[in-house]
Amino acid sequence: MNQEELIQDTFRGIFEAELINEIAAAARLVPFKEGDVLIEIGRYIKTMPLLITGAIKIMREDFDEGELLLYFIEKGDTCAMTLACCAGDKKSEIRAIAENSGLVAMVPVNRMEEWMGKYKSWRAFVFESYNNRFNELLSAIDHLAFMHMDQRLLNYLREAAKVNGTHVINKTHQEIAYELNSSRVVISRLLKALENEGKIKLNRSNIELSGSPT
DNA sequence: ACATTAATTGTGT
DNA sequence: ACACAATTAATGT
Repeated sequence: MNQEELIQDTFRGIFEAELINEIAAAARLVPFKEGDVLIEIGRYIKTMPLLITGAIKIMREDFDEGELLLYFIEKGDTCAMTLACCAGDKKSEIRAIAENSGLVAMVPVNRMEEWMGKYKSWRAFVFESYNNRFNELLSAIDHLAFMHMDQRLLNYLREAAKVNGTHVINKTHQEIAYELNSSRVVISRLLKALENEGKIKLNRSNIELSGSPT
């Protein structure tokens, strides 16, 4: 598929045709692979990413050492942080890391401002995107504040499975612990407990979710 | 094919 | 949290 078809495929039904053409004309497609850092904390943001394929995880860095996963973004989403940063010319407060390989369309911010005035569907998209992120943030906070680690872990596994479109998660206990800002031993024990409950199956370097898709 | 090392996971204190 | 054992994968000889 060429660039235009990809963009049309992703945003058909969200934007009017005219806007999609403008996006296709202005966007620069950037492929990424798992582990790539797309946005680093403290960096200024000059282009806005629209996700075409793949998934990206949004991480927050903790006070001293350690990270915390806030949420994933998927196809058709954008990073709400970018929107805020662009408007205020501020540094990024978050880090974006590719969860798996995929493709983003990078759009210059000045175009985005122009579209804000020009297209209703774009405004709606931006607002809805904000709303989604806000809700995900709220639920992330709920998890942190009210859930125990075993529930957070299960929740994390399901999210990870969802964005990867599979029930097999190729992560080590270490990596998972890092993203949940916990220690490896705790994760190992909880994973084993989950395995005993029959909710997951443990192999080396990958974890199988049992149960319903999505 | 074998030994060595590193990485990953399991367990006890 | 720490230490260490056990298992598996990776690499060199």
